[in-house]
Amino acid sequence: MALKQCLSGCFTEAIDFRKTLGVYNLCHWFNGLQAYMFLDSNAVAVVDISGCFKVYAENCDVDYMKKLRWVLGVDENLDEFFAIARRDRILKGFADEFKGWRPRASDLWWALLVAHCQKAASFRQGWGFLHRIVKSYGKEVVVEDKKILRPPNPEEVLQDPEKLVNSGVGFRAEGILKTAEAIVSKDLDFEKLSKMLDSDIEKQLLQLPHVGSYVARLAMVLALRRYSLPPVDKWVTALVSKVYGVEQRERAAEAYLKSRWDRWAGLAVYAMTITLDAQPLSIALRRVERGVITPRMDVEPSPLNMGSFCRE
DNA sequence: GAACTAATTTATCCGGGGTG
DNA sequence: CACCCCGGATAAATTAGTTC
Repeated sequence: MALKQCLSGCFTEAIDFRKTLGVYNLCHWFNGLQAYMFLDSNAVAVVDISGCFKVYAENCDVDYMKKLRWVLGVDENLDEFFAIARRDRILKGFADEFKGWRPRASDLWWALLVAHCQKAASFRQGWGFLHRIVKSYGKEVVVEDKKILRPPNPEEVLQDPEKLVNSGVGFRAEGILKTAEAIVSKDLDFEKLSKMLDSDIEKQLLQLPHVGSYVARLAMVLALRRYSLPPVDKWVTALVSKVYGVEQRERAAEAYLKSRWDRWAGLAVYAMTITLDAQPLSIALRRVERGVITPRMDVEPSPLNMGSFCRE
């Protein structure tokens, strides 16, 4: 189906759109110059690295400007986060290079899908799942005469769970399907969650089968811009333990992150994965030792460079 | 061509969130 | 604490290269 143009314009805020659009974005949706962002199943924003945008949708009654600002984090003030980052052993380089970066918010469903795929998996493995899911469902919209793949919505996944399993997600399939059901039934609702406290959001998400604190908190970072509860996996535990000399236990790492980063702990974890190219632990540790703490363009795939999934 | 090391390919094992 | 699954890390094997 073809969409009609609803909005266009350019942002004038001091935002690094190249980084904002490029981080953790699959090759279908970012080509180095412009990004396609799904504001909902039938609305796409095309944003380029200079900050100019057009929004295409089926009907233009929705306030897509508000959605676009939310997705791009235009109104989020990260001064406090960057101030702490500048003094941090792992993130000081990130603080310099990523001035003006904002995390893109994804919708709740995609965020949970990402989190499910990332659990008990390496970065490469997890994003491989996601890439195959998007390709295998093959849903597309037409924007500016181009066909753009879009991620399947939960209804589509429930209609055809076979494709999910065939994407190689293995035992994660069950959790993903339960999550899809919860979203379709509105048991889980973005608007409701966004009015709640961080700790209550986590509790709510933990009700879902196969969602533990890691998945819940990662989804909160990705979809809700809630950062006070950091998602702590083995990678983060070991990294925090080695770099800051904290006891190598999940609880200790979490307590340390909270005390150091306060309400930005979740964003700090997210930034660590970016700046160390989400590399396996041993390599990440070596890089911190050697002070190689900004993204390297020769690492592929990496959060900043996910093109290789399209060439698989 | 034997003796050895270096480089590259192949085989094996294990780690990791969440559940119950 | 076993289980799910696959890529990572490491061990093992093969090939390539060097010297006498």
